[in-house]
Amino acid sequence: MEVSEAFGQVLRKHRKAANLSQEYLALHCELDRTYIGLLERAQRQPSISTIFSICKVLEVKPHILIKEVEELIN
Amino acid sequence: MEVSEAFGQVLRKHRKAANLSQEYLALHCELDRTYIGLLERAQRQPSISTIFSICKVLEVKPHILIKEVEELIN
DNA sequence: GTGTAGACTTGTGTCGACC
DNA sequence: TGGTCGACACAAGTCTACA
Repeated sequence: MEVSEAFGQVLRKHRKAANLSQEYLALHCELDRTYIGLLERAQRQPSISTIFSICKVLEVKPHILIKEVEELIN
Repeated sequence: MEVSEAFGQVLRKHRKAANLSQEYLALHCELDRTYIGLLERAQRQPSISTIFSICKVLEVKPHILIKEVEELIN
C-alpha cells in the first residue's frame, strides 16, 4: 500500500474516533475543508507541518499516527 | 521550535550517525543532493512520502524519527 | 456532511553551476 | 563535502460553487 493511501485511512479512522466532521477538523487546524477530504481519499500528500497541525487537533501524537501508517503499509 | 527546524536537526543527526554524505543519502532515496541540504537547514518541509523514503535509506523507522522531532519541539 | 471540479497562489523538489 | 543561487516543473493547499 502507498504512503498517502495508508495516511488517508489512518486520518479518517482517528477523525471518526474523535467524532469530528471534516469541516470541524479543517477549521481548527487552519486547513481547508476540501483538503481534508482530499487527504482522506489519498489524493494529496501532507507535509510534515500539516501532519503536526492535524494531530494537535485530533489530540494524537504524530509518531503514534505515523506508526499506524507504517503498519498499514506492511 | 518549528517543525521544519526540528526535522532538519533530527535528519542531520541520523545521517551523521549512519556516516553518510548528503550526496549518498540523496542518491539512494531518489532525491536531489541540494534538497537534502535544504531540509537539514530547515528551508523546506518534507512531505510524508519524502520522510518515508529518507527513513528507509537511514534504516530508521519513520515514527522513531517523528518522535524525536516532537521531543525537540517541546 | 461529504465529494468533486476548476482556477488560483505558494511551496516542494529538480537541475546545473560555482564557491 | 556541503552551501548557495537561479530557473524550472509540478504538487500542496485555498477558495468558490454545486451536487
